[in-house]
Amino acid sequence: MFGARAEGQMEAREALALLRPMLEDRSILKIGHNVKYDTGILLRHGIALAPIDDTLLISYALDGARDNGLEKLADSWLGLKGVAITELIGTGKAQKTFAEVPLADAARYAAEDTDLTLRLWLVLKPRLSGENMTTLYETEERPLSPVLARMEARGISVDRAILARLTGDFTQRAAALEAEAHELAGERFNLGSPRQLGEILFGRMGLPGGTKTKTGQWSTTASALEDLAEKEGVPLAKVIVDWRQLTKLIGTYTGALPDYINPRTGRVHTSYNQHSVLTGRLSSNEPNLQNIPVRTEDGRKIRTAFVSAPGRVLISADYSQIELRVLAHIADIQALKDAFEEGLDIHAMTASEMFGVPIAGMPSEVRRRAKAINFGIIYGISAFGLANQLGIARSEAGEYIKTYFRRFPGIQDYMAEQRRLVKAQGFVSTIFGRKIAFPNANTSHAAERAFIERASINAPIQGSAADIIRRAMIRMEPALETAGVKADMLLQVHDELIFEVDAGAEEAAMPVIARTMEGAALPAVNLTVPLKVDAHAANNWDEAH
DNA sequence: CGTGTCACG
DNA sequence: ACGTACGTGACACGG
Repeated sequence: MFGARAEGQMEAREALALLRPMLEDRSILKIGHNVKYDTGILLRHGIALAPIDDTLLISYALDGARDNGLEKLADSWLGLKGVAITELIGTGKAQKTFAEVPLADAARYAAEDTDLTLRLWLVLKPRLSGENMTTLYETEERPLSPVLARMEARGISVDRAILARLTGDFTQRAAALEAEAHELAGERFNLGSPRQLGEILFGRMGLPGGTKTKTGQWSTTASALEDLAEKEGVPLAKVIVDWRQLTKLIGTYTGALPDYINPRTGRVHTSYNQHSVLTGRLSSNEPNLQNIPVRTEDGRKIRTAFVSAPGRVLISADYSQIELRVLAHIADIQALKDAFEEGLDIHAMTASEMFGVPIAGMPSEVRRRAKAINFGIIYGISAFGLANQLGIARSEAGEYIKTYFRRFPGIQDYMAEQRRLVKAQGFVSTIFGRKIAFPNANTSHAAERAFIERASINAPIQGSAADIIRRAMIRMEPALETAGVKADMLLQVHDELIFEVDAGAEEAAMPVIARTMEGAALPAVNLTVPLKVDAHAANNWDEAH
């Protein structure tokens, strides 16, 4: 609330000077709803707010990723139907600053926001201890919020000139592909319209093998188009795939990112959402910096535009195979744990165990299949999904799964246990006690139930890994400080942290970062498998990764 | 504003 | 007989 006022008021400086002693006095009880917002604004005015109770995060710890907005919670917990305080200031992109709304509206908003937050806190706070969620909230949610606020405030430097050059290159190539597509199709059409494309391929050209989406449209996904290109020798299909990739890169990245460069800081500042993912992961938006391309050569070029400030370098530190390690721990699979202990290539080891092929000289296709199976296990495997992924028959995929379960019976036990738990209690848990709710676990709708079963197999794995990196982030600043290393944490991408340090400090920083990440489960959980972090330094994200 | 598609872990 | 690989966010299309 103070933050919002400070942002909008002409006399913000004086107001903040008055408020500062109170804001910084730890003996005064302070609470808020979506505190990261206020923390961020106060940060811009040089006021560091200690971690304080946040009814948004309390609600997330208790009830997960539902609508945890103040108005919705006021309705659910205070019985205040139809409270609509945000209409006074707008929401999202239409949100106004306090300077733009009449004083009476601002005052009413401030009063209602404050009143509702306090009343909500009085209801929600006791539920934490009642439901054994105090530790999770106090060790993972509340302290992470100011860490994220600082990362958002720091932003990352993005090189406009590199993006402009890439936009030019991609645009030229896309234009050439578009002309080629019109030539091959024998007519001009909008390549960006899946409906028009499907009609041309499966309607007018009468190509076989088309499948329909749930709304009856022809499906034109990349995998469908690649099938057409390979099995039917349709050159148009490949052209479309390439055109789509280039226009995707332009539209979402090279063309769009410059608009996010803040004119005051010259950097790009994402926002992290701490309460929107049901497994406990973060999400990133405006812009999303958790889905910057990496898998293709052209895509990777975009990462070269994420650069260190002059005189500084970027460090990327990422957990190696964290989800498979977490699975090995939770399901207690000795063979997997041994493999990680010995530093083996885990996919090759899986292939070797399943197919009896020695790791030395293993054909890449054999390893590729084992890798797909390992991913499938994490996702709550189905023969259909695995068959789809590998382009093999469902029966063959089913055989692979049977073989895998025979070799690693503990995995099957783990899966059965999560299915049982979700039906018995309506939630499953991470190793740190985060609950992931599935209220419809006992639905009579078979497909939905199967979906929930797969999700509840995945959730403890994905969620425990998310908990681990959150714990690492919370400890990172004190750890660096203790070690006497100045390093700024900028980004989180699920299993990776990106830092900026003064050139020359990287060799000191990297071991501190890696050891902090590797030890992040302790002391709450003593993992029975080692965590491994790889760290690299360079002047841009592509080379650091 | 829902749908399809595709970028990431 | 179902109808699916887990979790997100952004963009273009087209009603």
